[in-house]
Amino acid sequence: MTTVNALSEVAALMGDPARASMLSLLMDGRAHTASELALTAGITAQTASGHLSRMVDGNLLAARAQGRNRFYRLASSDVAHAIESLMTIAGTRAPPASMAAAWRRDPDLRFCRTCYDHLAGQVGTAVTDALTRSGYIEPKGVRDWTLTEPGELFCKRIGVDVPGARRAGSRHFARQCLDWSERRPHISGALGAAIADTFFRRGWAEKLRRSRTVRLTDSGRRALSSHFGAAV
Amino acid sequence: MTTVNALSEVAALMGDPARASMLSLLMDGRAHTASELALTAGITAQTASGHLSRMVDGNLLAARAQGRNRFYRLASSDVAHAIESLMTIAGTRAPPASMAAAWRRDPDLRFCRTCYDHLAGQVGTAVTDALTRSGYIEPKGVRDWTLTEPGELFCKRIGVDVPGARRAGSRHFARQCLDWSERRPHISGALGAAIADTFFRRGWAEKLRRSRTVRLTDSGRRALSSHFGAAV
DNA sequence: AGGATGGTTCGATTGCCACCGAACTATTGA
DNA sequence: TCAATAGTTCGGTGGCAATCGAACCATCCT
Repeated sequence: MTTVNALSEVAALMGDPARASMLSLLMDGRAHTASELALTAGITAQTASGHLSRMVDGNLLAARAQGRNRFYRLASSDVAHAIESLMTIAGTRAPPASMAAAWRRDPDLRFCRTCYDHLAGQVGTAVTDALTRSGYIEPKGVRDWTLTEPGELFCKRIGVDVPGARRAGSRHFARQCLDWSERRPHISGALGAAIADTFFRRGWAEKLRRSRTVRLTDSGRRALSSHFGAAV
Repeated sequence: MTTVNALSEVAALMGDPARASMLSLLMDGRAHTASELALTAGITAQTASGHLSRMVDGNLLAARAQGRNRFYRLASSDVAHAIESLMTIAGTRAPPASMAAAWRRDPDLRFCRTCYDHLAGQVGTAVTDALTRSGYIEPKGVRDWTLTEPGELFCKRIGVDVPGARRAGSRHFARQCLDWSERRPHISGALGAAIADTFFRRGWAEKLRRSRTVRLTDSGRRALSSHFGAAV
């Protein structure tokens, strides 16, 4: 019976019109602020706040404070999957997700850049998504990642210096860093830096002078496809 | 807005404890009478009747009158899929300890069960993994499989009615269905049902009465090993 | 510092809906 | 024909939860 209650609780969380429209917006895979979500749901900020904290409690959403904003995103791809399957029987198709078109302006910096010493932008999040999807890294707590056993092997295979990253003093090993253009987390910390280093060392990417912009080379594009199963 | 409302309406239908337990019972893929459903939900017949007609209106259930009984079943495999995916995130909510306890309580269910009309659990994912590993099926898009040429031959060899599955009206041919206990995809859709049917027809597996649990027979275990190269 | 912005908490109101008792229809069986 | 069983419809009740105004906290900006 516990499982039944859990089922109805999750479904009930999605069963309120205001919460459903928030979830719909979040189906673009990005993180959105509380006020943004309140606006699209057509409710006041107070009400939205209540809904959001309930959905965080229910493990539907994950929240992250950044400055005075608070960003909410879907807690996992499982949640997205469930919403999609509900939309299927509701007779509506998943949103076209052509948000990408809006970001076409100013492509270079959004496409790939360094964030301190690790990769950010579309490439950074694509790499992170790929690692997550393959089960190489898993979210740990609110702002860290765990490198799994298969992930360790994968890193060794492509030449990421994991032992070196572990040795990096008191520095955090693998952190979730919110990407400001993609509004989703990418991997940072010592491991993120080691991954970026691999990209530069193997000629997959090169830093442009006097800029945070990073150019993905042709071999980098191939490596993304073959090693990460990601297309950008 | 329509699309959001539709989403919340469907979710709200599943979001009531009484309706959720009815849906859970119906996940065995069979039809049940109104009083049977009322009993498992722990409510009176009148209340159940209201719930049931609402779910029929909402295209979650289909009803068929037979004598003075009225049988209800899930309206489509899409509904079953949506429920499964909700169970997936509902399962992650529970801490690992209680999850393990639930599995300990019913290890058979985790081992092999029907998900609407196809195989799920360890056996379901093992079969799917084996088909993938042998190149008999390949992921197509995010939620479908392609049956390859060798796969077609293999199905013919072991007696899976592929032409029949292809003929199955507007039903999806081969879908990726996320397994809530294994947290990996297994094969569903018309082809998944045809494969399950083969298991039952050839005596490799048998349904346990009044339950979604499926027992793998000895010959089924041998078949898994010889035909699929899988051990469970 | 102090104002502006983003977000949350609290309390009170309101409307919806799950529930049951009672009465009703339909089918079966004697 | 009558009695029993399965199911539905109707009306009234009760509880829960979505909502907003108001006050409050945190952060940013000048």
